[in-house]
Parts: sequence; C-alpha cells; structure tokens
Amino acid sequence: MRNHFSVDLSAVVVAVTADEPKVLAIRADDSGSASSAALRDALPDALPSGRLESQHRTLEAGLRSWVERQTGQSLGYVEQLYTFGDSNRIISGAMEQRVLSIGYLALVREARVTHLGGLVGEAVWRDWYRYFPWEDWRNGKPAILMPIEQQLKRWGAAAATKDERRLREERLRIAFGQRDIAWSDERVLERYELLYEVGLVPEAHRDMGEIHRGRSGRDEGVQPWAAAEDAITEGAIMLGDHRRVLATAIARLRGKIKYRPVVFELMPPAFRFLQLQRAVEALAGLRLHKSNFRRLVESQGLVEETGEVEAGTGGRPARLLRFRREVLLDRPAPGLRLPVARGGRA
Amino acid sequence: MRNHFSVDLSAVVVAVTADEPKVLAIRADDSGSASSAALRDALPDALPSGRLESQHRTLEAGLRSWVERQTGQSLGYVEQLYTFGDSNRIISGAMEQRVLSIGYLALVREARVTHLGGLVGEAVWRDWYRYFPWEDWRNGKPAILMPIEQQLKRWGAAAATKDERRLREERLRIAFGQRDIAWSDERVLERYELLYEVGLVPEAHRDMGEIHRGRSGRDEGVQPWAAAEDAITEGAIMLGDHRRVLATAIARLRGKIKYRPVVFELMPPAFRFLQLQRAVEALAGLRLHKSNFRRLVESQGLVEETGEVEAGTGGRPARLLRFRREVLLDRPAPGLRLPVARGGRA
DNA sequence: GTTAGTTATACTACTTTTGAGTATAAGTGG
DNA sequence: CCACTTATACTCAAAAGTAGTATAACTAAC
Repeated sequence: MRNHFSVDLSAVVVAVTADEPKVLAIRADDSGSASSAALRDALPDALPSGRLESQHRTLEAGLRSWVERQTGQSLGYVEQLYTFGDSNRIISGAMEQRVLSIGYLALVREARVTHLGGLVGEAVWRDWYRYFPWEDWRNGKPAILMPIEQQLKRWGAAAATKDERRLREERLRIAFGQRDIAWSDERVLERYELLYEVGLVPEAHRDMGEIHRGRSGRDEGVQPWAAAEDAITEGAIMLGDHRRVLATAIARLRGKIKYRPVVFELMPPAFRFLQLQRAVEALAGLRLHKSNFRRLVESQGLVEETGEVEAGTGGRPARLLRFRREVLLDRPAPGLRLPVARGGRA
Repeated sequence: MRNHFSVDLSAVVVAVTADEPKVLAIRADDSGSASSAALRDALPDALPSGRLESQHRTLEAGLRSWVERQTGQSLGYVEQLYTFGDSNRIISGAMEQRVLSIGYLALVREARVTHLGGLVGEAVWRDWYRYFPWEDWRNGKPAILMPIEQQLKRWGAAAATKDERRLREERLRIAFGQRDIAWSDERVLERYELLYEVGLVPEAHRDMGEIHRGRSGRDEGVQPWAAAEDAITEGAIMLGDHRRVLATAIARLRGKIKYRPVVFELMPPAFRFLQLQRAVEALAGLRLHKSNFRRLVESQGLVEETGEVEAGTGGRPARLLRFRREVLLDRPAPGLRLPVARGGRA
C-alpha cells in the first residue's frame, strides 16, 4: 500500500443564469438523521467529487460519471485545472491516508438540476460570490474589503523584521491592489491563499484542529496570525480544500475568457449582445464598457446574427446572435504578443 | 489495491545555452552490460522521473528530489503542467498496473550536469528540437515539414465520408497553419497529437505493439492510418509518453513567455539585449523583429541596466542588463484585454 | 397616448500600441 | 583602413483601443 495513493476527482461546474455566475454544489445533508434545517445549513457545501476507480478509462470519464451520478448534470466542456497532492488532506479517522486530488473546470449551458433522491446530499446551484464576496466588483468595491484590508494591513505591520514587513506589504499590494497597483480580477487564488495564510478565513483554523503530529503540508503547523474570532465569515466555507479548488477555477476562467472564446460554452444557442456582456461581467466581476465590448466582439468575428430579434426585454428589441463556431478554427492563437519578424518564413 | 494508483512525477527541465533551447534527458544506458555504443544510442532518451513516495511532503518536493538524484541538477522555477491518467501506460510485465503521471516544467539558469555514477543512466542536455525538428522556424520553414504535410494531406483526403474529410482538413489547417491560417508557435501539442494519431511518429506503432486486449486508452486499439515505414524518424522518440509531456511543456512555455516574464528564469544574472532576444527566439522557434522587441521589453520596464558593458562580442559593446524583479509585483496581470468601464470603482 | 425609462446600435474624436524600416554609433579581425 | 558585426536611436504609418455622444425602438406607468 505504501506509495500507492487514492485519487480524488472534483469538479467546479459553472453556469451563468440570469446574469449571475453559478457553481454546482452538494449541500451536505445527512438525510437519514432528522437534523434540523438550521444545522443542515451550517454544514459546508462540497463540490461534486469522487474517487478515481480503476474501471474509469480516463480521468475525465471518471469525473463525468461522478458528477452525473451526484447531480444529474451531464458535462460539456471540461478542462483539467490542477493536481493537489500536498499531504494536508487527512481523512479524519483513517490516518496516513494520503489523497491526491485532481480539480476540473466544467462549463455548462443551463443551470438545471435533476433532483436525485440523494445518497450524498442535495445538488444546488450557488452564486459563486457566496464563497468569494470580495471578488464581485460589479457594483463598485465590495464593502467586505474594508475589514479585510484593515486586518491585512495590521498583519503586514506585525512582521518581526523589516524585510519581512516589506515582503508582506508587497504581497498585499499585488493581491489586493493597494496603492499604485490596480485590482486584478485574475488574482483570485493569490487572494484566497493570502487570507488562508493570515488566518482570515475560517478553514485556516478548522484545518489547524485536524493536524496531528505536525503533518500539515500547507504550513507545517504554524499557527495563523489572526485569531479564529477575527476570521471573515461573510464568504461561505466549503468542505476540505474545495474552496481553494473553486478559487483556482475562477482564476483560470477569468484568465481564459480573455483569450479564448469559452464564454460561449455558457451561453444559450441564441443570445443578445448585452446578455453576453453581462455574462462576461458576471465571471470577471467587473463592469465593462458597452460600445467597446461590442466592437471587440464584432471585430473578432466571434458572433453572427441569427436573423431573429428578441422583443419584450423592456427596450428596443435586440437582434439575436449565435456563436460563430468557425472562430475556433480561424484564430491560430488569439493574442500572440511577440513582434515576429517577417523574414521568418523561408 | 483496487482504486489505489502509483503516481509518476516527470520533469521537463529547460535551459537556454548558447542561444539554443535545451532539455535535460536521461540517456538510457544499461551500463552493467557491455552494450555497444551503437545500441545505446538507439535506445530512446527519457525525462528525469520517478515515483511519488509517501514520504514526499509535496508533489513538488518529490519531483525535485528525483531530478536531483538522477541528474544532480537542483531546480529553481517549477510549475505543474498536467496530469496524465488515461490507461495507456502499461508497464510491460506487470499488467493491470495503472500509473498516473504528473508532468512538470522546470526552468534553470545554467546547463551544467554533475556527472553521477549513474544507476539509471547518463544525464545529458539535449537541444529540444532534436525531438521536434518541425518546431524550429528560426531559419525559415523546416524542410522536414514537406514530407509531413504531404502525408497529412493524403490522410485528409483518405477520409471515408465527406464530413470526416472536412473535419480532418480543418484540424490540419489549424495545427500546421495551412492555407489562410498562419503557423502558430504554441500548437506544439496539437501537432504532435495529430502526428501520433495519424501514425506518423514511430511511437504510435511502438505503442500498438504494447497493447494487449485492446486496453489502449489513447485510441482504443485503432490502427494508425500510416504504415510504420512511413513514420517520421527525424524527430527522436522518447521513452513512454515522455515526448508528449515534452510537447506539453514546450507549448506551455511558448504561451507563457508572452504574458509572464518567465524567460528571465533562464537568463544569467546579467545579459545583453540581443542575448535576451535570442533566448526568446530559441524558445518560440521564431525570429523576432529587433527594434520592436527592444521597445517591447523597454516599455514594459522588464529590465534595467547594470551599469556595465560587455565588449568582445564582435561589435559595438553592449550595456548589460538585469531583470527588474519589481515587475513581478508591478504588473497586476500583464495582458488584461477586456475593456473595463471606468465606473467600476465605487 | 404621451412620457419616462430601458435597451440597442451607430458614429466620432482622440490616444496608445504595434509593425516595419532607416540611420548612425562603436566595437572586432584582418 | 576596411569590411563586418553588433548596438542603439529614430521615424512614420497603420491598427487597435478608450471614452464618449447621438439616435432608434421598444415597454410601462400615468
């Protein structure tokens, strides 16, 4: 058994419904016992996940089958995110049990869930900002960032040495866009990991309790700087390191929409311009400039008109668009930023 | 043992020496037996790799220790590439042995190798175009592409149905930059996988021989289209799927240099402008426009002058540069391409 | 059935970034 | 001294991006 590992597959399944970014979660629900609704809501959500089994021909196939079994959702676009293997996932009870965990990002068009008489729990679509309220800047800077920034500033100042303080302040500046640096929508994971390290998210303290004999893997048993009472509880926590996987997924997706037409995996077959913009905004957590966004999309030839118009949206009826599947072929590599010399070709 | 897997860690260790991209390889060398030099050279190279052991605290730590043990090279920048888990890695002899393989990309500054009295084989630095001769366009279109394109064209035409033919021709167009589509330096993996599928690389046929009872994983036992004799032997093959891992690494690195200052991980502490350009060119396999490249680097504030100059290069002495470490902090996310509305900030 | 509000779409003026190339400076080897 | 290499500084036009304004076509409320 030594040097053999069990492998966990977990999926961040994303959809955009009513201009909001959704993620598929399993509500922990030990339906057997007569637990109160209050208690059930206190239990953290989990991502759909399961063990890789030897009958799964490919990793992706295993993932798809688990997600389908647990949520009834079948997956379209699937992309591997990252493999987490640091020995910090200790299954309570069975000690020495090392688990690798492979995270996936999946994009689906519709946020429907077939209700299953759940063995595991109930599958629900959650607004992803439920877990990361500080990531949504669509209505300006989120209020929750005030206390976060204050705490982080104090953490920075509390460094033992001068060098350590400079280091902390720089990390902070980059991750949260302080001073001259602008907030970057993509640094989701950096922000989460900083909060974890400082001890400002509850799971930093939860995981502390689970660590036996100093086998942390994350930080080797170093106590978080912040007290458990000071942790930010606005953002909902998740089971295990699922919130970290979610952060990885959001970061990846936010990065990818900028150079690959992946948004369309989330759109219905026909959609309006503004609808597309709202979807991108929902993912990026930012407001975009209307006419420039339109020009960008048009000039890239990403869409074409279906010929139909949609009325009843409370304004001038919009022409409906569809994604031009050809661009997947057209664009060699959208966004090559190197100044290639023409002489290159023989 | 069911549902427990052994995990292989393999590293693509990259350096740039004398304007050429190098990768660290293990020359298969069963030094025990008195094998002839000719035979030894016929055996394929391998990437440094080894099994994840439970004493490895993190995946990265395991990788570092394996690389160091096998090559004497200690690693700086390390990045996880991809986890391969399709059941196509069949260890000859031990059947049913399923292995996951996690590929890593590592960047080092100097191409030196401490010669070890090798248990495994000899570590050597190889020009990476040894394995992918069609990827080097620095001196114009590589000649090897002529026969490749011809074969691929025939494969396209040989499709059974019209739809299938269109599909094949499109894949070909994108991967190899036919017709109106330009060659893209980043599609290294797509190209390799296409060649594999068509049967134009020798390992496609080699792997066929190893497949028992249809357990391919790659293609479920479908015979490659091309005959084994028609495979391209210009590009050296590697052990197992190591060439695929290498392709993944090259693709990733070529993509990444365009939006992250990773090249500097490969440069000496002080360097000339042209030296930097040559390094980028070596990686991208392209020639770049000199003054525009200079402007790009300067305007981004990626480098600063050390104050020294280097003479003796056969021309006007150049000022030496060093990487401005601050940019790692400065740039929030180099290359945000969304038209953000100003009203976004509250 | 007019008016306020909403959504869609076209057009404009300006700035910044690229792409391609030329000119000149400062060394080396013969 | 001359041919050759390398370095560095400019120029100029085209393309892409930024920030708006103006107008058109609907819905809902009064």
